Amino acid sequence: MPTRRQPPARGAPQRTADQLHSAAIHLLRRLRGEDAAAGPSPPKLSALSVVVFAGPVTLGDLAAAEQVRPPTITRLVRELARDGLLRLVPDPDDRRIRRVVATARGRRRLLDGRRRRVAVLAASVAALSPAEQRLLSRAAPLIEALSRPPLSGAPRPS
Amino acid sequence: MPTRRQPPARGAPQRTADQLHSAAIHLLRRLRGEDAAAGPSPPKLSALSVVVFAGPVTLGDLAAAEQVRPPTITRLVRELARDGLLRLVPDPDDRRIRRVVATARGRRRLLDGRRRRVAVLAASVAALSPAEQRLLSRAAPLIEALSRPPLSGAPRPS
DNA sequence: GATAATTGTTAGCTTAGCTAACAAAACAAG
DNA sequence: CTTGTTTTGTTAGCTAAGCTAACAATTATC
Repeated sequence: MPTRRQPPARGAPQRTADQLHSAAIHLLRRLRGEDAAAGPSPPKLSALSVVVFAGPVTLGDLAAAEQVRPPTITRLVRELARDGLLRLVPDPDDRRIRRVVATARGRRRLLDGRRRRVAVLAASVAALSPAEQRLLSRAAPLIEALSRPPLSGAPRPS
Repeated sequence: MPTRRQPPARGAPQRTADQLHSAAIHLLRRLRGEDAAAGPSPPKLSALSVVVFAGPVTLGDLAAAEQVRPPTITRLVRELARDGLLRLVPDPDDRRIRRVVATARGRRRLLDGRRRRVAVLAASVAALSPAEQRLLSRAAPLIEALSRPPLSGAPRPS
């Protein structure tokens, strides 16, 4: 059954890639509209989540993790810090470096914001058949993996 | 991977939704970076694709299909028209309405731009195991469906 | 024919991304 | 120890894509 099937047809990867591309655009557009309740924007939530879950990170690590350029991360972090969601602590050994840590409020806000933002999506997922739900839950990590090809490993705050 | 014939756990939809959300953000960030070759931007490609595949559409239809506000579509269309990728034709029966049609060049550009943009993603897909490729190709339409919940309007081949 | 609804556009704001140019600190020679 | 190089981040200034509010033009309705 599962592996009884044929290998994917020639050109199938292109079609799949194209579908994933469109689907991602539309998915985010939908979610963007949904959280009118105005928590942090998606890029900010994403950065915040790295800080919350990956402990103190340098700005460079964060930029790499978020796949954006340094000036972008500088701005995102400045605004998140202004809102009291994270703090910048100087590194005692290297004074060029600023490490980013989440505040308690930042942690709370992350979880709240995420839940709010994905609530409507989660509801749609829950409306699918169990088989479809399983399919998606297995596909999601694959898609995540597709989006980081040459990316180094875990951030190493040493 | 043992595929359990079980209903999804409570809370699983939230987790899946969250993973899809992150994955979509990261996927688009990657693709955005990749097409330095500067065809139309993703929003423009997306709009162009509606026009190419859904024939002449009004600006309002297009805004609805793209899930953006009228002023946004006005700008996107103006710029695409400036670049000769589509044309605005007046409606003979209702002079408020402007219909949008793709030019031959627009059609060509859509296909080229898309192919270029998703090439790197397609390569990553092709590097997966056949089973994983099948999984993704089945998941993609599901994700697309998730992003248009109450929408029954024009079908959007893409 | 006056008024209401529909369809787009204009003006002006915000956010998120970028590059180029810079500043400061650390490192490496000499 | 001073000088040049590399690393780390910031500042300045640009572009794209989204939004709301206000408006214009046309059509529909009473």
